[in-house]
Amino acid sequence: MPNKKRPAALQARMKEVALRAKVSAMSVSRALRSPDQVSSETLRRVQKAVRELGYVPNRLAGGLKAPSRTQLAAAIVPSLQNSLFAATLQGLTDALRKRGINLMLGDSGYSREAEESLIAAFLAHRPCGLVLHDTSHTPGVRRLVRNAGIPVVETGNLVNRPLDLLVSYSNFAAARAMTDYLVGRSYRRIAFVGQIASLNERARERQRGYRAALTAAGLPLEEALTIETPGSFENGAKAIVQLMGVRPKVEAVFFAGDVLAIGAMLECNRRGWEVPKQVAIAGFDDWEISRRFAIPITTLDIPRYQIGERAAALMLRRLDGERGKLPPIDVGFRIIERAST
Amino acid sequence: MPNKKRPAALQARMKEVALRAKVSAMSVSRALRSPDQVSSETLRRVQKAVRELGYVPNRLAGGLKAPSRTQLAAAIVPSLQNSLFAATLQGLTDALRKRGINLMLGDSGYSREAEESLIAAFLAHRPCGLVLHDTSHTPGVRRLVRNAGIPVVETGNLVNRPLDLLVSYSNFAAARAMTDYLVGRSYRRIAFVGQIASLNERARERQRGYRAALTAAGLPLEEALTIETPGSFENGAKAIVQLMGVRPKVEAVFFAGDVLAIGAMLECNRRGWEVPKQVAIAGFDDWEISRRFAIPITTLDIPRYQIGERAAALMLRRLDGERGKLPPIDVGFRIIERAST
DNA sequence: TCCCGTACTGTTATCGATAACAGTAGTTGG
DNA sequence: CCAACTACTGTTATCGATAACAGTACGGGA
Repeated sequence: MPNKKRPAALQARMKEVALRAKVSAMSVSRALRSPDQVSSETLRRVQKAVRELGYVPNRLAGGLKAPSRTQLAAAIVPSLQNSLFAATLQGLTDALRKRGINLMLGDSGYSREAEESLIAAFLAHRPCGLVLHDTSHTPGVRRLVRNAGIPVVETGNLVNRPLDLLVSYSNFAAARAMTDYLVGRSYRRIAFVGQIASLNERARERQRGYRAALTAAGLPLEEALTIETPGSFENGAKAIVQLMGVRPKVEAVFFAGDVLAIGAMLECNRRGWEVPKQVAIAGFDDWEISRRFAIPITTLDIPRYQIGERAAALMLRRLDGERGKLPPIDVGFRIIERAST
Repeated sequence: MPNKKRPAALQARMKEVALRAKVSAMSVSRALRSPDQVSSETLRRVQKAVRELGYVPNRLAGGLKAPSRTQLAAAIVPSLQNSLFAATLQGLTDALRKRGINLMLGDSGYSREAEESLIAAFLAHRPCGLVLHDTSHTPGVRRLVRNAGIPVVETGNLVNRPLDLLVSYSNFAAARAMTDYLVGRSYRRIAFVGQIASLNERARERQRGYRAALTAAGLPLEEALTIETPGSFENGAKAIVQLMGVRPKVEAVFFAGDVLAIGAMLECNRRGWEVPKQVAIAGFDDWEISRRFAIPITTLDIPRYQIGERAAALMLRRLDGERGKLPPIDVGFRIIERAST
């Protein structure tokens, strides 16, 4: 039995690095985590031994003793397949990796219950921080994150009472601003197509923003001009077809999501409906494709990548020992005016 | 000092659960992992105590003692923002979550060196499995995964000598099949637009497939008919413009990526070029939008979600104790013929 | 010369769960 | 009636890194 001591894994332990470098394990630990605390000679020998053995530290052991430094963060998005969340994740991982922190990822499928069970599963790995895109949670979630004692960043909406930290934009203000813009362009009969409000706080807020703008402009709210539908190209197409059938004519449609707006634009192209002459189309979230149509789509730019970056930054400030409530960050939004309105 | 013992974290330990349930910690451990090994009475009391304390197990401790059961897997994709990889990830997480395994995620940015350092960082958390989309690796990667002694699944291409497990489709065969299809449709001057071959094995294989098909059909390979460019709508647009300038006329263009094909289609719409009359367009990877154009795009369907699912399944078989080489899985592909060709 | 601070290194106990082992009842079969 | 066996439970040592503490050596100032 040549490999009696380690039958399966061949990974070197810190002790073996220490042996080879002719120092104690503690010096190896220090050399790796705070190189300025050891002599240059020790550092050199440790680095050499690490290289030669291909040593990969064991963060399970480290995190067990020093729970605040597992070098692991967790994030939950509503869906992995939505490129908007992907941009935020990219910002997150890029910023965290600079500090040697890796990311654990899950999707809630837009369900609060799934979010709770996922958080519980994640916390079992003792991450040193948690990022949640959703801002509406079960009571269990509040208890879990309170007990975990780690920084939590929410990113989906600028809410009033965040769990802890908050980096986002206001869905309400954004939708209101876009509707205001359409009103300013002299459209009067403005329809709204968004995701199902009862399932999603962001969808709710956007719809609220739309209504607030109409009311402020003294325009009537018409039941038939609001459509709720899951986001997809197909549903955007269906919505525009439905709205084109309404009389008196709808002048502009605000799609609270670019998938929907793009689906609608493709349908208009197919049917030969002229945009914006017959109907104006506005989107939400500047997908690259929106600007590449023959009639590019007016839309809202949300700095999704930046949300991830700043969420990471906020989390790191806490990990660096900053106590107390850090104020929410509003990353804002920007209307991008194009030919479709 | 009321919280002398646990200053920051409020998380209950297994010992406390044991105390409350009036059993030993070992019984708690057993009740949670293999409920059939304890009496129903013990099980009941443990579950009650767990619920009341909101106990979240510490997988760092568990994984330290039993390294093969960290309940953590790691995956690396070339880019988080590409919806193709997202579909595979979704398949992965869905399948792994059923077994209580969570996923750690990173992106290599299409760089082999980045992949290596990411793998090293991930292995520090002692995942029980690793999924890599890339199939071309640095020597360091080979050493790392060998030493880690965990199952590794590659998913990006059907290669000959995989590191370990393999679930994919053949980029070569797919590109060849699509080119064969175009030849079968009587197109003779067929151009190819793909990602930069020197940077990416998949791009290389697709280009090779294209060439093999032309050669087999007795058609000449023309330098001017192959364009290499990073994937984006804009580059697809540029490519089609460039190719439309070539004389004698290009009859069909095979875009080895739907982003490129869609960018080209949008450009054709904008310029009023008729597809497929003036030029036929074929894509690769069935993006939903491809089927929604006025002239829907012929493309290749790759079962991306299934790749993730089956990668998870393969990994789990290893974790369930299955030794030896498991054969590679070819998930295949399917040509979807639409109006653009 | 002695004291103390600085810079570095080593030793010990510990984080929390679990494998390995060691019981203890109760039961079955010869 | 007792050995052997099943079903369950508890005890101890351990996984690998690190915090806390305890040196050691050297140098500068009084």
